[in-house]
Amino acid sequence: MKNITNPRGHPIGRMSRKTGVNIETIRYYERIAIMPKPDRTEGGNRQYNDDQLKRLFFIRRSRELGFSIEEIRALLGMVDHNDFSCGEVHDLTVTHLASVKEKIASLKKLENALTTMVAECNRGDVPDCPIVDTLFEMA
Amino acid sequence: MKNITNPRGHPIGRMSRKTGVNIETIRYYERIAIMPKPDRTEGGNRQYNDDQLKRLFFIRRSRELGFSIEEIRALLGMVDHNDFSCGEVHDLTVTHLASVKEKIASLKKLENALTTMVAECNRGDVPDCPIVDTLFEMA
DNA sequence: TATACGATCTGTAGCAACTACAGATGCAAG
DNA sequence: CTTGCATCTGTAGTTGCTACAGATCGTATA
Repeated sequence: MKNITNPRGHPIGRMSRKTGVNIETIRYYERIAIMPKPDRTEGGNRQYNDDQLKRLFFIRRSRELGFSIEEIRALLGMVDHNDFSCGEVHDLTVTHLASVKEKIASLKKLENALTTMVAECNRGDVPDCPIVDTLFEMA
Repeated sequence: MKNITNPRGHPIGRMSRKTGVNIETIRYYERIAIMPKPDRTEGGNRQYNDDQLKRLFFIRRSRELGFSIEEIRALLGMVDHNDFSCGEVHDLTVTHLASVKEKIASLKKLENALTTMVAECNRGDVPDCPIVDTLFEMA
């Protein structure tokens, strides 16, 4: 018969497997305080509860959506204090969306420039290349 | 009458102004050896020549086009040894273009997800938000 | 109960590509 | 000669992790 000290505790490895977040990254999140310090076993191993598991999922989803750690810290702050309004969350998300759109726009410019360069290049085996010429152009 | 020791030398500040590359960054480029060690005045200040100015423009243009430092190192290596073929440059650029396209594609997915989330949000002043709910969803 | 072995621990250093100091000099004009 | 900006070196910070090293924990099995 096992002595089940903490039947609901998740060791860090299980947290990692369930959320897809790297173990080292989970500890990093604790260090920068977006994850709380979890309980420990007598031996000192971390034991997470279900709320903390949900929180880690939240962080992962947010990172996938490109939110920065500081943005996530703000979102979690609202959720933690339980006094967040949907409006605040909306605004943060809209701001983030705008920066994503900006990134897309500037990458599209890059894409165009690169496509043009590639199109002008005849792939010759000579040391004379329109791509290099373009790069040397002083703007 | 001035004793013009090196009439063609550009001090680092002028290099910075002409190319738009930050002074600290120019020194950084020297440290990582994509810019050569320039001549020095007797007092020890850097004195760049026109080739080095062109090289710095090249680097800046390449960075603007999203090439990584290592990609630029490769491009410059080809140019330096003067034995590069247009085909090599072409291939490097095409590879880079592909990665830009990938970034655009994944940012567009983000954009869609965020747009959906924002659209579902009624901006209410209540602590109940579809955006937060979405972020808490376990995938 | 002993032991083996994977899981976890802490702490530190590394990655890209810069940026930002501090504190000491260089250099040119008045 | 002094004022004052420009440069110098060297180091540490940024973001968001990742990768060790070397030690300990925890548990399944003999």
